[in-house]
Amino acid sequence: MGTKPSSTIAGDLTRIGPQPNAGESRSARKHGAILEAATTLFLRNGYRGTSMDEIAARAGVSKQTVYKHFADKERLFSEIVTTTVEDVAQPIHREVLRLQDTGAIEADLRGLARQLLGLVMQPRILQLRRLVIAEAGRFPELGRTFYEQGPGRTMAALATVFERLAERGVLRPGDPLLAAAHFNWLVMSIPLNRAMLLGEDEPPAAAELDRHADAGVRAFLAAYAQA
Amino acid sequence: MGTKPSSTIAGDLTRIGPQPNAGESRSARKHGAILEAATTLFLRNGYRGTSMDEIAARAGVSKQTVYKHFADKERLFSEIVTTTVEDVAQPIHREVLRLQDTGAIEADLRGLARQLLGLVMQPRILQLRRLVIAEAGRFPELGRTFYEQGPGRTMAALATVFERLAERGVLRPGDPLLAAAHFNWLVMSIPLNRAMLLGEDEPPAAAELDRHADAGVRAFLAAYAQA
Amino acid sequence: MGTKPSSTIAGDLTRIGPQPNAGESRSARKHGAILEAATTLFLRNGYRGTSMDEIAARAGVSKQTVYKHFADKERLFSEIVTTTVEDVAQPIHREVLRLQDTGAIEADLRGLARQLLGLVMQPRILQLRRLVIAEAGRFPELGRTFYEQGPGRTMAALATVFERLAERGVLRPGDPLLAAAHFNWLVMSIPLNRAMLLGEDEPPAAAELDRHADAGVRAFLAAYAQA
Amino acid sequence: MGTKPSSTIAGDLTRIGPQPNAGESRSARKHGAILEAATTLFLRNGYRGTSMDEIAARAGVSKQTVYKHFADKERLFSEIVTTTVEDVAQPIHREVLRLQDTGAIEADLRGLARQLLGLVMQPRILQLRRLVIAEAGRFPELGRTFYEQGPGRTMAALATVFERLAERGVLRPGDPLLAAAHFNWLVMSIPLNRAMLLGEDEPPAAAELDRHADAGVRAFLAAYAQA
DNA sequence: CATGAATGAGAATTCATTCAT
DNA sequence: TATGAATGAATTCTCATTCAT
Repeated sequence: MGTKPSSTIAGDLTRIGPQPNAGESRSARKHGAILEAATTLFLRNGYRGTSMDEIAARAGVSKQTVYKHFADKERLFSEIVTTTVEDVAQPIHREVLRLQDTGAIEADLRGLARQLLGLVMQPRILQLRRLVIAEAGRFPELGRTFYEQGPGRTMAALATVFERLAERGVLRPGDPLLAAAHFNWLVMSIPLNRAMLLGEDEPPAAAELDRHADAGVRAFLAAYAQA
Repeated sequence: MGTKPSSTIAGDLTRIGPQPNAGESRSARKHGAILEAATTLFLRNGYRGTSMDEIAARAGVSKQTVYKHFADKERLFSEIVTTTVEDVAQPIHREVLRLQDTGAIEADLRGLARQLLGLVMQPRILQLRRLVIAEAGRFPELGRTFYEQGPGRTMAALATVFERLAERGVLRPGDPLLAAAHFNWLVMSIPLNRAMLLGEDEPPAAAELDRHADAGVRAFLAAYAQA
Repeated sequence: MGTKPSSTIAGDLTRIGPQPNAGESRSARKHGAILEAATTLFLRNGYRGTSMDEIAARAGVSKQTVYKHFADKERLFSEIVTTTVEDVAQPIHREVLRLQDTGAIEADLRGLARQLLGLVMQPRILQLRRLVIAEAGRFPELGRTFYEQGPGRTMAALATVFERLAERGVLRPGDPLLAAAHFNWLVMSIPLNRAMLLGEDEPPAAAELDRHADAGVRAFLAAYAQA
Repeated sequence: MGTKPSSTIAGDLTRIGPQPNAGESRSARKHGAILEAATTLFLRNGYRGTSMDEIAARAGVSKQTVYKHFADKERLFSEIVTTTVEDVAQPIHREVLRLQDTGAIEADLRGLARQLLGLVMQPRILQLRRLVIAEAGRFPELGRTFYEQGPGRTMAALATVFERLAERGVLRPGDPLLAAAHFNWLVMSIPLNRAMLLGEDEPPAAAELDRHADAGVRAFLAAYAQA
């Protein structure tokens, strides 16, 4: 946070090595390299399956440098998961917010469902979810963060939309948060649970995902649309 | 705590565990003790978080004895997860098979849903699911086993039931396996995903679970019941 | 030696298990089984590469039984090597003693050389030689035994023969022990050193061995035969 | 004994080993120390008789450092044996190449034989040969390397020389490689086999070795010299 | 600042040997 | 007498973290 010492101008000018981003100091670049290496490794091999040695090697820095930037492994892990959760949750949430009420409710929801499912089933997010579940015991706050930034936020935003739709008589009245949760899981549960349990990081083909999304939307509307 | 408390006669009579002179041989008793210790530890601390030393200590046997009963840690882990999956999947499947068509479809499904959710949200099953998800990369066959014995089997059995109900005009016609999946996840997803991500092994109160079950059933019937 | 307690007659009569050799007691049979198992394993995997567990398992007895018969691993090893050395040295020595002076010195020596080389290059003897060399540091007396019972005895016996031949004018006069050593190593060194260093326990084809034997004899006679 | 005796200036001046401030980097010095320690221990106690702990202790480095320089024990062993084989084979081969045809064939060969035997019977080479034979099963390529760099190369070089001598009529015509092998083993076999089997790393006195060499040369010339 | 080395512990696994039944 | 279990140490290798240069 405040620990990245901005390099002096002179320092920058005299450097010979690569200077990809003029604005980025040496230190910031290393910081980024460490984050990137650690993210890849943690996602792939889990917390205990990743060693600080590997991280340093993959980042191309010494172990000492890693420890300069991150107090210890737990902190590094926390920061990485938090950052990644925010990174990947962002586009998903944006998608929900883009939901337009064009009057064609089924088409609207189907478009949203397909987008959401496609995003949630990205390899990186699948790995992240698995990682968070695996370490939920050791790092409870990461699970909370994931939940709040992920499904929690999605469902809250959906609830707002559904509330409006209910007011307009498109959806039946009722608890909008419940409707949002049912929508969310009708769309996602089938492929998501398969992926989690079967250990497949490569998601199914888009066509198959679309079928799951469409079927979920159909069931949702049959249950929740105003007759 | 105390090492090998010599059991008094009274002690023997009140003991629930395996009896020294019952049909079980010494060896079988040790085998059981190891399994029990390992199960507890693996479920609590995960694969990498559990050491063979701990297992031996908790089982009250020497490390050698552990290795004489189980070739290596991987094999021990596999056996334990497989066994536990079968143990816990059994009652759940039995519950699905007990589903009676009394004519009161909503009451019937609600009863089933409450039972299923109550079972699935047991601490041991939550831990097991987390464990399997965490190790799905290293032990893919365990994930497959869990899936097939758990949600897979439940949904297949439900599908059979739903097919009959559709034939009788109680449910609308359509893909019965899809209906079964939607039923399953409508009932379970909300509390299950919270538990997985928030790391809570203690499930919510029964009343809350029942509400989730009921809400899931309601949505399911709204979507799938014959008008 | 004297430790094999001969089982009582009654004991033998009441036994149910297999009784291959009427004359052999249970104990003697187990003793033999242990020796056989240990011999195979030590020859194949060396002293440190063989565990008492393996030996017991392969002999089909408990470890305790192994320790009943042999005080410890070192003693077991010693006994086995000593026994095996005697076993395999016996036929070789017999062959040397059979050497007949038929008047056709070259044919006689060639026959002997082929026999000797064929025997010395047996897999079991190659393994034994390797084993003795490997453990010569830890078990010096085994090396001495091997040397004395093997090459030492062969050369001594040959020396006696050569002395007679020298007296008859067939061979040139000179140190008969030196001649014997030169004969021995001219015949054996080439394939033996290859086998030792290249780790091949399967000896070359008989034809190739015969060529080595013949070439050795030819050189020997060129050097040592009376003109 | 005392851990890290801080070297006084005087101490530094009298040291023979690698100097801190010489051209060698710290790392290279440690590398060398590890190699040296491991070589000594492997030669003395064999592969299985040497532990990585011992090596680290004797090298005065941490076990980690050993593992950073050499991936695992097998690799360390391999490298050491290969290096040592090359080191000790070098002077032997040079000796063969130095063989001059001064016209006095017996004196020439006798000089060579004495040199070769003296070199081959050095303690380090005896240990190395024993080690390679002992581990030929586990590390077949080391046996091959030893053979090719050692006896193989010596005999090949000798064969070339003998071929020339045969062309000049000094030796009888015939297979020069066979003659080379016979020369080699006539000179070496007697003391070498004794040393291997009797476990003596200290070679016999030079005078005795010379007698063996001379006797071998005499027999060789009697067999192979042109009449 | 950053690199190599050190530390000190802990992991899985194996072994020779000895009790206890 | 013989079996399964226990013991206690050793082995290879890895890890997170910290010095020293």
